[in-house]
Amino acid sequence: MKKKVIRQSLKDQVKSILIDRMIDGDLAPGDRIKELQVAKELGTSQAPVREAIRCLETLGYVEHIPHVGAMVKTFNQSEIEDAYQVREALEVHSMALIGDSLNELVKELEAQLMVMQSAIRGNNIRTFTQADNQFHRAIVSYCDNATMLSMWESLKMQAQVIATLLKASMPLEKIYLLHPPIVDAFKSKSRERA
Amino acid sequence: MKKKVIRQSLKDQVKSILIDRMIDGDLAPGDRIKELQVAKELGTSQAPVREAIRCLETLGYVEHIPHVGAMVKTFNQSEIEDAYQVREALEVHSMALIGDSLNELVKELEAQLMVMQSAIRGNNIRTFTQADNQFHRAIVSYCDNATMLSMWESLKMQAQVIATLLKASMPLEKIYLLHPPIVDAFKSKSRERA
DNA sequence: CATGTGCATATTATCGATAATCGAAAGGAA
DNA sequence: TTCCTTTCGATTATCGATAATATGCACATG
Repeated sequence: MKKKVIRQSLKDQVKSILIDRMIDGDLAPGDRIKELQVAKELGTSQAPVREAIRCLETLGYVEHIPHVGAMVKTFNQSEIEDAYQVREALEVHSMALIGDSLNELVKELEAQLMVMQSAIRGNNIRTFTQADNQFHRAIVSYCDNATMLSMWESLKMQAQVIATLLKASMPLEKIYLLHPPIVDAFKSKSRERA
Repeated sequence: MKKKVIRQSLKDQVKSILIDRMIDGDLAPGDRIKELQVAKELGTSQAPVREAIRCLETLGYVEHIPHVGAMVKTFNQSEIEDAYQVREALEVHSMALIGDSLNELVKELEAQLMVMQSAIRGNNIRTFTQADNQFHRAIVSYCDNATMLSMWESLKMQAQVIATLLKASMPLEKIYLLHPPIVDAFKSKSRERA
C-alpha cells in the first residue's frame, strides 16, 4: 500500500510513452522520431524528449544518426538469435555462481516454462514474452553478481521481442525450445551437488 | 593521409575531456561533476555537458542521482571481479562460435599474454590494461556475433581498470592469472578439432 | 535533548529561441 | 544527359534563462 506521490521526471514519462507506442505498434521499426514533433504532441519542450530518445538509444530501441535524427531500430532474425546466444552464455555461467537457492530457482524456471507452453497454445505473444522475461531474469537474479544482472538488463530483450515478434510473428516454438536445456543443466547441477 | 576536418560535437569533446581527467586523476572516484561548473570551465552551455555526463553514466563511469548530481563512480574489488567473470562467460561461450580463424586467434592471444607479462615486470599499468583490452577484444571480434561484441563494449573494463588500478595499485598478477586458462581452452578446442 | 519546520542555497530539470548541419531539390555547365 | 554547385526546408545541436527540487542549517517546539 505504498502508492507514493508520483514524481516522475518528464524525461521518464516521455520514455515510457514512446516505449508504449512501440509496443502498441504506433511506432513501427524504421519510423522516424522527431524531437520537436514529439515535444509538441506531449506539450513539453525539446530537452526532455531529446533525453528520452538518447535513453532509448542506449537501450537499443532506436538508432540515432548525428544531425539527422532517430528512428525505431529494425531487428533482423540473426540479431535476435545472437542476443539469445548471449543470454545463454550469461546464464550457463551463472550456474557456477548460484548457491543454496538452486532448487528454488529450478522450481521458478519450470513454472515459467509452463506459462510459456500455454501461451504458445493460445498464441498469446505478450504472455509468452513476459514469461520468457521472467525466466531469464530469475537466473540472473539468483546469482549475486551485480554486473551480470546489469548486463542482462542492458540486453532488454523483452521490448525487442515484443516490438519485432508482434508483427513478424516469428515462431514462438523455436524460441521456447532454447529454454528446456537450460533448466536441465540446472537440474543436473543440483543432482550432482546432492 | 585522411586528416579530415575535425567536426566533433561539443558533447563528444566534453566527454573526451572528462574521461581524460579521470585517467589523469584530476577527477577521482567520488568527485562531484557539476554541470554548470564544467560548462563554465569549458566555455559551453549546460546542455552538451549534461549529455556528456549522461553518456558517461551509461558507460558506467559515473553515478547519477536525480536532482542531486553526478559523481565519478567508485569501484570496489568485488565489482571488478564480477565484471571479469562476465567477460569470461562471454568469451568461453564465444569458443563455440569461432570457426576457421581459431589458430589465428590463439596466436594473437598468446602475443598479448607476453605483453602483459612484460608489463607486470615493468609495473607498467597502462601498457598492461591496453594488452588486457586487446586480449579480450580479440576474442569477441573473431566471433561473428555482433551482439556479443556490443555487450563486451558496454563492459568498458579498460577505463574502469585504468581509473581504479592506477591509484589502488591492485596486483596485476592476480588479474593476469585469469587469462592463461582461457587461452588453454581455445587451444584444446583447436586440438580437438584437428 | 530530540524533533520537526521553514528558509537559504546549490544544483539539476526544463523551457523557448537561435545556430549549425544535413538531405533533397533546383539550377547551370560540360 | 550527367555532374557539380547552390539554395532551401527540415531537423538536430546548442544556448541563455527560468522553474523545480533537494540538501543543509537555523530555529522553534515539545
